[in-house]
Amino acid sequence: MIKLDIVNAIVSKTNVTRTKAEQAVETVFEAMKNALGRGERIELRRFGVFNVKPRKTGIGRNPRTGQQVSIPPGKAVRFKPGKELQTLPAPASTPAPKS
Amino acid sequence: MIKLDIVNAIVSKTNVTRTKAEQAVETVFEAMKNALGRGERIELRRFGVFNVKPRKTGIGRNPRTGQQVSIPPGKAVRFKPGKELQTLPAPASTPAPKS
DNA sequence: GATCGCGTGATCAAGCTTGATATCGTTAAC
DNA sequence: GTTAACGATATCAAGCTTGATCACGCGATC
Repeated sequence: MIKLDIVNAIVSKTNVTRTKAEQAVETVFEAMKNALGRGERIELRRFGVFNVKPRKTGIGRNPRTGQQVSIPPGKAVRFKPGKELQTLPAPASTPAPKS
Repeated sequence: MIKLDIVNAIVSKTNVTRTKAEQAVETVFEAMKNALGRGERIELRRFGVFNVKPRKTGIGRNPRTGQQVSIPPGKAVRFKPGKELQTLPAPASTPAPKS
C-alpha cells in the first residue's frame, strides 16, 4: 500500500475532491512527523502508539570493514501496534503482496 | 498527540469541514489496518514503512503468578521509520510531552 | 459530559531487531 | 520522466519484543 491508495480510499469514502484528500493525507503524516520530531508520543486507539525513545547503544560495527563504530545517541521512533493489529492470525503460507 | 490533534491540523490546513476531516483521518488508519490485516506492506516515503512479519517466540510469563505461558505464533506489525524520523537529534534533558 | 474499553507497567525466556557503511536495483512521489 | 527514498547484504553487541493478569489513566465515541 502506498499513499495513493490511501488517497483513493478517502476520495471514495468521504466524497471530497482528490486535491483535498491528498492534502489531508499529507497533513496526517506531516503532523505525525512533527509530533515525533518534538519527542511527542502519539496514541491512536485501535491502531497503535508511536513512541520516541532515546537511542542508546554502545557499539556497532561497519559490516564492510569489520571496524567497530560507536553509535551516537539520538532518538528512535518505535511503533507498538494496537489491539486489533496485535491479534492478527498467524501468517498464511502465501507471501504477502509487495505493497 | 491524539486523533483529535490530527483532525484539527487537517481542518486548519485544508479548509474542509470538521466532519470530512474526521472521516478522512478515520479512513487513513482504517485503510492501513485493512492492508496490514491482509499482510500487506505499507510504504510511505519520508514517513516510514509498516511490515507484517511472522511472530515466533516460545515462552512467556504471567507477571502475577510467575507461571510460564506458551506464546502462540501470529503476525507482528513492525514500523521502520523513514529517513527523516531516523535522524532525529538526541533527546533533550526535558521529558517529552505525554501525548 | 458520560461511558466504554484501549494502553501501561510489572516478570522473564527465547528470539528478533537495531545500528554502524556503501552500492545498486526498485519504486514511491511529484 | 525525474529524483531520491528504500531494500538487500555483510558482522556483532546491546536492546527490544512477546504473552500471560490487573488496576488505573486516558483516547474516543455518542
